[in-house]
Amino acid sequence: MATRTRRSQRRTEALSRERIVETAVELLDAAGEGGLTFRALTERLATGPGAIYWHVANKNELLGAATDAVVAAAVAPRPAATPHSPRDGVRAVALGLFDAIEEHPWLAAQLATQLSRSPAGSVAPRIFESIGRQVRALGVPEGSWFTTASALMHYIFGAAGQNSANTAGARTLAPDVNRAEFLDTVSSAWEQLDPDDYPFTRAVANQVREHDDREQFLAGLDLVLNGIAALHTPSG
Amino acid sequence: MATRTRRSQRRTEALSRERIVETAVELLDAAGEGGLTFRALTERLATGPGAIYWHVANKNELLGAATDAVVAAAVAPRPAATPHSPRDGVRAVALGLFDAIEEHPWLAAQLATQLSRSPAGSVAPRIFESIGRQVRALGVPEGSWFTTASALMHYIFGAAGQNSANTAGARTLAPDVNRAEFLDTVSSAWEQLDPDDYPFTRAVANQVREHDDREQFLAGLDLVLNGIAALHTPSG
DNA sequence: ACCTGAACACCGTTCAAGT
DNA sequence: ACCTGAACACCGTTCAAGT
Repeated sequence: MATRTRRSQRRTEALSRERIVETAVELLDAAGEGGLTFRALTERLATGPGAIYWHVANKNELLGAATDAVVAAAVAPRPAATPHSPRDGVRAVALGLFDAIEEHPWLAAQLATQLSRSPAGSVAPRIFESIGRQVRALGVPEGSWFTTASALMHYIFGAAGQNSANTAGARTLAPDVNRAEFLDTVSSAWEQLDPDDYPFTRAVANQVREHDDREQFLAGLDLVLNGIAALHTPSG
Repeated sequence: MATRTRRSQRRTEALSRERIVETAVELLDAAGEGGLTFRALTERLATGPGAIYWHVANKNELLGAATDAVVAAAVAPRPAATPHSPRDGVRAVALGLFDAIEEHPWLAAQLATQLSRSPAGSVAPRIFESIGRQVRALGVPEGSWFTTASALMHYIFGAAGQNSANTAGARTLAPDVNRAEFLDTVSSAWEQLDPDDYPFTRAVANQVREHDDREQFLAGLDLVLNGIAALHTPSG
C-alpha cells in the first residue's frame, strides 16, 4: 500500500513504528549515528521512552529498521526508467545505492553492522535481488549467478562506502568546506608522504584532486562488468 | 564469569599508548565494539581513566589507533613471500586484508567509520600504497592508476566486510554454531522468500549454502583483474 | 611528567502506574 | 492496547589533587 509522509500535523498524529523509524532517519541524516538518541527521539515525537519501546524492541532494531527503510527506497525500481541494456540496468541499481549512501552517510557503516547482525534479514535479500536480476539479464550462466552478483554487490558497497566517507569527511572538516576543498586537503596530505614509503600514493595524489566521484564509480563498475563479460562471452 | 581476572604482572609494566592500543584490540576482538569501554580498559590495565586520557585524546582516537595498528600489520609485506606474478601480488595483499577482517570482525565497520573521519590519516594511504604497487606491477598505465587501485580497494573492502559479516553472524547466532550451519540458516531463509518478489535470491539460495568464502573472494577478485586486463592488454 | 579516583552529564532500558 | 515518566545501571570524559 502506498504510504505518504505528511509533514503537517506531526504532533497530533498517533505514534507508530513507521513514524518512529522516519524520525530516526531524520535524526541520523542531521547529525550522524551520534544524533540518534532516545532522548532526541522522545523530544521530537513529544512522548516518553516507554512509548517508543512499545513499538520497537531496542536501539539496534531501530537502526536496522532505519537502514531497511532507506535501502528499500533506494532499490525500488523507478517507474519511468526502463534500461536500454543489461549494463544500464546494473548501472541504475548501482547508482541508486550510491546515491542513497551519499544522501545518508551513516548508511555505509550501518550496512556493514546490520548485515553482520542479521544477514537473513530483509536488507541483504533486497539488495541481492535487485542486483541479481540485472546479472541474469546480462546473460551470466546460472552456475555463476551467486559469485557474479556477490562481486558486483561488494564493489558497489565498497565504492559507495568510500565515497560517503569523502562526503562525511568534508562535513567533518568544516561546515563551509566543500568537497573539492576537502579532496584538495587529502591530495596535499598524500603529496607530503614519505617518498620512500609511499611512492605510489604520492604519484596518484594529483588524480585524487581531479577525480569526479560518480565518474570514477562508474569506471570501476565498468571494470567489473568487463571482467564478467570476459568470462561469459558467447562467441568464445 | 563474575570474578574479574587481572594479570598481576601487567601492573608492573609502565602504561604507554602502545599498551593501551594493544589492550583495546584485545577487548575489541573478545567482545566487539561494545566490549571496548574505558572501564574494561582501566580494569585490565589496573589504572584509572585519567591515566588513559593522558595517553589518548578520546575513544575515537583510540579506535582509530586500534584500526591503524591492525591494518599496518595486515598490509606489511611478508618476508618469505615474493609473488610469482603481479596477479599473485594483488591476491597476497587482498588476502592479507581479508584475513585481518576475518580475524578482527569489528574492523570492517571501523574502516568505514575511520576512513570517513580522517581519510588523510594513516589508514587509507597504507592500504592504497599496498594495493597500488601491485597495480603498477600489473602494467596499468599511469593515467589509470588511481581508478584501478580504487576499484580494487573497493572490491576488497566490500567483499571482506561482507565476509566478516558472515563470521560475526555465525557468532551472534550461537556460540557453538559454526559457519556452515550459519550459512545453512541464511540459505533456508532465502529459500522461503516470496517467489514473486525474490525469484533470483531464491534461485541462488543453494549456492549460498555450498560456497567457500575464500574461493568466492578470489573468484570475484579475478573478475576485477580480468576487467583491468581487458582495458590494458598490450597485445591480445 | 604521569597517574588517581571521585564526580558529572548523558545514554539505553525498565517498569509500576496510568488511560 | 498504548502511553507516562521517574529510576537504574552504565558510559565517556573531566579535573583537583597527588607523586
